[in-house]
Amino acid sequence: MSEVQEQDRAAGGGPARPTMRDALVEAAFELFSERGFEQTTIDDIVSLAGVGRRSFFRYFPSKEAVVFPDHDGCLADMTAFLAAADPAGDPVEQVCDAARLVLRMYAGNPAFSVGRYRLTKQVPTLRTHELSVVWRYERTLAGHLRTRYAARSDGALRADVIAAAVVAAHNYALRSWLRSGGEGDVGAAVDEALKLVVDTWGGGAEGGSGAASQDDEVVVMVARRGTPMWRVVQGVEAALEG
Amino acid sequence: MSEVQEQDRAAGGGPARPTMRDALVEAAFELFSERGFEQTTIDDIVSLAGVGRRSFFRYFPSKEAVVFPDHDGCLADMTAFLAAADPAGDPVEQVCDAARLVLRMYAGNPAFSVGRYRLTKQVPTLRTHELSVVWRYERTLAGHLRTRYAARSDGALRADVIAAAVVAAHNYALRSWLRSGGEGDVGAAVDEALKLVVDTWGGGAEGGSGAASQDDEVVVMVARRGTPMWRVVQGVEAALEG
DNA sequence: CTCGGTGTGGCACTCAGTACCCTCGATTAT
DNA sequence: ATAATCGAGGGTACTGAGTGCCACACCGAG
Repeated sequence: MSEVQEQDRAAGGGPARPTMRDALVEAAFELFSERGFEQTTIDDIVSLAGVGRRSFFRYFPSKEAVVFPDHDGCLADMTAFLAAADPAGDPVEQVCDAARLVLRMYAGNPAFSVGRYRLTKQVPTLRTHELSVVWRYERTLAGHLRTRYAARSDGALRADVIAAAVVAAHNYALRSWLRSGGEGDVGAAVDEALKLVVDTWGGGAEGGSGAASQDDEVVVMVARRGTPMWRVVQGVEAALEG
Repeated sequence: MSEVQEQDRAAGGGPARPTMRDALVEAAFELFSERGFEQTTIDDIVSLAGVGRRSFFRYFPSKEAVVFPDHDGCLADMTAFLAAADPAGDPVEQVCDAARLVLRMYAGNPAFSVGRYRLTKQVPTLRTHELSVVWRYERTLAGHLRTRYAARSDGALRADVIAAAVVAAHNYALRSWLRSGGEGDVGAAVDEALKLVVDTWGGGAEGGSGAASQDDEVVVMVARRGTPMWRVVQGVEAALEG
């Protein structure tokens, strides 16, 4: 029922992880699904997987971590993606694309993702652990935005708020999809949710990169028709502050 | 169905008897500060506080919970505050005011708050626990916004995004203040940070000047028999501190 | 063959958290 | 007054997560 695939990292050819990790994840999910998280001990998992108890903690730092086996790699992907992002591009669009990386991981394994969702929904310990996972993503996004907004006086605050908004929008669409059991187009749902964030915080979603590219003296401000005046002023201020 | 009604708190000027709960918090912080969180065991805490080990878990569900002894009451305050909010008012302003309730709690005990901040900053377990605390606030704010935005097609998404933005802005200002060791005016800093959120999201409905005056002073605490003591204490604290 | 590095299993230990039972003191019914 | 009840706290023993340490097996290099 629960199948785990190890996707290759973008960072070079990590060839064929030892199957023991996958065996542990599979065994854990089988037991968690049929018996519950708290009712399953580490000994149950390792005996089903046919490995030693000590080996479990070589691959996972805690019992909760086995439920989120792919997020460490995804966080590394996100970090690499943002590090390679165009300095002249719209940073809000960039962090949205970074969030879509996480979405792709969920969408790549719908059955696994839905099973994990049902589990985390009803186990407080797992919900807490998921929060810390999401927190790392959010801090990564915020860190990227902070570097791009370094010139602004309110750059750090703005970065934190936008990162939180992006994560909230992403999770809103993702959770709706997970709650539905994996039906429908998640990508479109997330795009629509993120559109709300980009439209309000981004540099002008449709048409152009509203915020000025920061490599020369020419400042171009693009705003949609009907944009409130205060937002226009904000954009101009942002461009001039740089 | 039996009920337990708690009505205590002598009217005299004394701070009542030093309750066991407070003694545990004090002993825990003393040891955590001088020895570290992981290096302190429950036995150390209870022996310093002069109580039995079993009593610790009567008041706190976990070792981490003793570091955040006031948040349960504050969450109850926030819930009550939002439940009494004017339906015609700007919901964004209302959740900002609700966030200011949390701020007031931090600002009320600067030394304690700063000490806790330094502790949570360097203990992963506490950071995770804090995330779940913050998450409950955020979900409360989002729940309030969802009811007020029920008419909108994107109401739920909007509620989640705004709640996340409010929490992020609040925490940004709060953490700056905590990092500085409790210097300066937190209230003003939070007001300025929240202004960014209100300016972009607020202004839903202009309306009544109702300042939700709650004149009733009668508070009744009802708990089922067998309720853990820490839960009862939190409820009573929440009621008395309002 | 030995040597060192690595991955693994086994054992014992600490400690958080829980279940169960005991004592003590205060209140109340008989 | 005595017994019964009840709630608060203490004590003991247990489960299970997570760690440290060591032994063993494999494997490429010398």
